[in-house]
Amino acid sequence: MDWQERIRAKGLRISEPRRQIMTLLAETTVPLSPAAIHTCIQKQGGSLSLASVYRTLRLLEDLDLLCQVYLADGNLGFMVHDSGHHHHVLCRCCNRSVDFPGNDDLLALAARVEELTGYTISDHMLQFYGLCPQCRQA
Amino acid sequence: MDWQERIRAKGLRISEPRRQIMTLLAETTVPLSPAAIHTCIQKQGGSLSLASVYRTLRLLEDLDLLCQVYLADGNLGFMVHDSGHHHHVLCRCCNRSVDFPGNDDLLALAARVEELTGYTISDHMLQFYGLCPQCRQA
DNA sequence: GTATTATTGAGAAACTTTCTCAATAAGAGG
DNA sequence: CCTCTTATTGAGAAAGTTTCTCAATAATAC
Repeated sequence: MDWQERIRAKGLRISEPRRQIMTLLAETTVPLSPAAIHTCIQKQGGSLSLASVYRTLRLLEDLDLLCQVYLADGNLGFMVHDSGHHHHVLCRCCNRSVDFPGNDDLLALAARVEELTGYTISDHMLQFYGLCPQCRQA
Repeated sequence: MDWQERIRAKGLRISEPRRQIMTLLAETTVPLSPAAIHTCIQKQGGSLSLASVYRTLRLLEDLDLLCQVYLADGNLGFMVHDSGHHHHVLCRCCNRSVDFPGNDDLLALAARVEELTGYTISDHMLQFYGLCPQCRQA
């Protein structure tokens, strides 16, 4: 089920802003902030209001079509959400981001933390930071 | 070396705002946002400007006396930084937060991700979310 | 004490995010 | 293909957050 079907399935409509944002995010490897998305699309000749960017991002994230990552500088960026549980590695230099499938690596740790703290753990957030192949050479 | 020494070691001064904020954060188990810190101290009868809160938080974090955590709602909160590498578990209900010592659990995963992505991993961010013992009962 | 100067407060300014509402356009049905 | 319904948008106001400026204050050294 692609993103358009997912939107229609909710009784919502495929509009130009939604198309523009999904297209932009689908072809970039760098997570983009709302402001960056706005200026980026305007540079390409497109036109959409900043309010629409925020509205659309929230919608697409609710539909699980996008996910947020914390950039190296602490800001938030949006990316298309790949299927299945996964995490991201981000380049501290260029922000380029790649995801990798989530697996059971954290299960043992989570169990230990539950025992240690008394909390009941339901989920987690994990991101790796480093240098991408391109930036390592420079 | 306590926080006052750490500040003096940099040639900086122990001021009232710095004392108030460190005291407040030392006695709370819930990570607080800048605005929350501001109103909280004013309620206690103290007085400090919001600008000072931001300035002081940045300073204390640079000195590694505070650390930031991402609350369940996506906002940022500040806590006193315990010594050594560690992570946090946050309660999705009351935000109460506890830390646990970092260990080598992620080393194997990081190595796998390096191989998979070609990135060179330097560090990571990890937080667990769930319910604290108090909230689980309610 | 006194001098030096780091630090603060208050308000302006920049920036980010949300809200409102009339105008527009997507999709359903004929 | 046209019309109707209503979800969606744009533009600007509004709310909220973070930074900046600079004169006044206060912490430390001597």
